[in-house]
Amino acid sequence: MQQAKTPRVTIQDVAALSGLSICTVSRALRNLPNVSVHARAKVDDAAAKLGYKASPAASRLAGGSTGSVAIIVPTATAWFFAQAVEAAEEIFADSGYDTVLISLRSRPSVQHQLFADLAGLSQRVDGVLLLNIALSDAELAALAGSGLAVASVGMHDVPWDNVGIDNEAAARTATEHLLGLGHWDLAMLSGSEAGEPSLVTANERLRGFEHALGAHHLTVDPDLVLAAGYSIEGGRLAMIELIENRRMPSAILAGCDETAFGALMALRDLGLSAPKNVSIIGIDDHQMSWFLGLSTISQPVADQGAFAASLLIDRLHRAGLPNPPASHVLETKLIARKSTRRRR
Amino acid sequence: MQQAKTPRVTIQDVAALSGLSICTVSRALRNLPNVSVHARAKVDDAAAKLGYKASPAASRLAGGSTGSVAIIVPTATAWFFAQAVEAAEEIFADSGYDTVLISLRSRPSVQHQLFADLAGLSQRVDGVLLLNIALSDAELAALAGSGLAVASVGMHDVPWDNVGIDNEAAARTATEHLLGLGHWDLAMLSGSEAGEPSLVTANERLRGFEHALGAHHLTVDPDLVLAAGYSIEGGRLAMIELIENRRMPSAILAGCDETAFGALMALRDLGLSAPKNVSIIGIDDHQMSWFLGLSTISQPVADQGAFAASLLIDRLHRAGLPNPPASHVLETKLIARKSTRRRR
DNA sequence: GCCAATTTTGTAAGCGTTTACACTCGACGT
DNA sequence: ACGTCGAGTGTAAACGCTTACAAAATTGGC
Repeated sequence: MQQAKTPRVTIQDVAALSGLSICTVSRALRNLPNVSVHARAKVDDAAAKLGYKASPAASRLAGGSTGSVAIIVPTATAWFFAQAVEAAEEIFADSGYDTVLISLRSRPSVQHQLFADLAGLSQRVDGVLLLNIALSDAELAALAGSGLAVASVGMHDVPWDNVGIDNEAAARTATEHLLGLGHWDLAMLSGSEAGEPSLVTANERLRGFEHALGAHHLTVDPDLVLAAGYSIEGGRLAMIELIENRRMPSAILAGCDETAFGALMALRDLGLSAPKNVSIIGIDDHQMSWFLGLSTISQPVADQGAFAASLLIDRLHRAGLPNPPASHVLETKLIARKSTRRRR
Repeated sequence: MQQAKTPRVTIQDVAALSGLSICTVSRALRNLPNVSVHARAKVDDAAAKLGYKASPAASRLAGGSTGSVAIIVPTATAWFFAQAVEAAEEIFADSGYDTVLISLRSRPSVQHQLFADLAGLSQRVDGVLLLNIALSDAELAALAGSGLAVASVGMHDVPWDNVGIDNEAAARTATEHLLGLGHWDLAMLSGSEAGEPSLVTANERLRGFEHALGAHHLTVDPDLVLAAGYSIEGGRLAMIELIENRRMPSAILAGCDETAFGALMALRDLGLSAPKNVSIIGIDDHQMSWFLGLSTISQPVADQGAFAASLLIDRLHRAGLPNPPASHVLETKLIARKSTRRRR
């Protein structure tokens, strides 16, 4: 079937139908001031009747908006990001924006390239949503000065809207859960590892662990804090290292659920298991955690993406208004499942 | 830091520097014929020197390309799609295209809306990559006639390039693995379920199961074929149904790994396990399958996304050439792990 | 060497918006 | 009544590119 060539309805058509000038139509459609209610009604009517949609290309070229926003993720495959991206995409789509996905693929060079051409980017999108991107000062400044609307998830001290969780509190809660179960000989498989972009998060969680112990007048045994990265394999390796070269603690806080999965796997391979030989709790409430019965701290992943997205849209809509950037922290919640239990 | 307002380098600048006309520059940059090698060299040189990038908006408006492609997915959160999307995005980015992500969010209304305005879409992107989208005849026709370049993953009988796997063969191989282990009393937790978009895939896999049994002169027991959907929860429920209201087979083929996860979970909740009480094999080689020791049939997920993406880019580059659409099927491979073992 | 055929190059007219600026027209103060 | 002001509207010039079409330069055949 060859599709009938629809002769694109332009702003001209709307102007003609409404009996007004192109200029007035343009203003009315964009809700600019200085348009009489009467004219506005006529225009809206005509536009609706014709099913008119402004051409993003023409709009952009003439200095208007592109009608699309970018989501920048460290990697699109991780559960957390996929989740947040989908939620944000939904908000964007519902607001009439296209979502352009930019994955850094954990490669610094890609990030460099991207930030080297922010001018190019700002020509293609109206705003960007950053998900857990580690920014250099220069990058941050460049972005802030690029004219792009910006919002982010899981970032700190940024001059734009941000939404995230309190990682330190999450780790503290998790640790206290362990403590409350009578465990006092605690290990942490921290996410911290050279090269990891989520360094900040990982450090915060480590701090939460330390503070919780401190609050109970316990000291952390350096032997029981290992860098595991935020991956299954990292968790597995760290767990093996812990058992073979350090010593088995009575309970473990994993930097994130994936780390915990790796630990669980190592345990199983050694003929051990949680909570029998050791209690394990993670952070994130990964989709699979429920499946594996992993105790964890849940965070509202989709909500963070959606919330940040809507903040970005807000900015886009009331561009220019001073409206100081705000930082929103969302709630986390302890989910006790089967991988932790009272110390014998 | 306020960014210095770069006074955008336009095609004019390139023309001036190269001492040629705008028109020649435009042609040279797009590798059109009728440009002398000499001119081409000068232009490329000047463009490089100036770091010139054509404005997508202006280009599009004047009838050129938008420099972006859309990836359409049923849902962005599923492991398979996240994987394929990232791989495709990499290809697109490397080819200089922006990737706009469109998730149908498993909602038919979103799909309707999208296909109702293909003209609008074709104004914003040059091509689309479809991932496992179930298309009505009308939608297929509309897309084919939209002028958009199209490629897809996991689809059938489409008038554009497609890459996928042989689902029937995959299921057959899996089934034969079970058969080869001495199991003959086989159940299948099929992906087929009303409302699922991947119906086709599911049916093919079911057929593979049946054919494998048939080839060994075995008949499939209707009691042992349950609809489970392509989800963990579906697998769990189906497994419970199987055990409580049907009967325990000696081995199970799960429609996909997620289904198998659910089955494994149900088993565990009932104090049973694989392969002790029943052998289980899945299809997909989900990231977690390795972790869980699930035997499965692996398919090259990222490769499919990347391959389809590159086919799409190819189309875009040599637009117009007849070049008939081709269907590529990628290899699958049996991965025997710990969830299957020889029948006692 | 000359003219037609064939490249190669340039000119200028869009593409569909936005926006600076000019204009019209009542309302208002005096 | 009369100039002033401001809200509402229109005119026309960008925006940066593509592309007919025309012009110029090159080629080739005799």
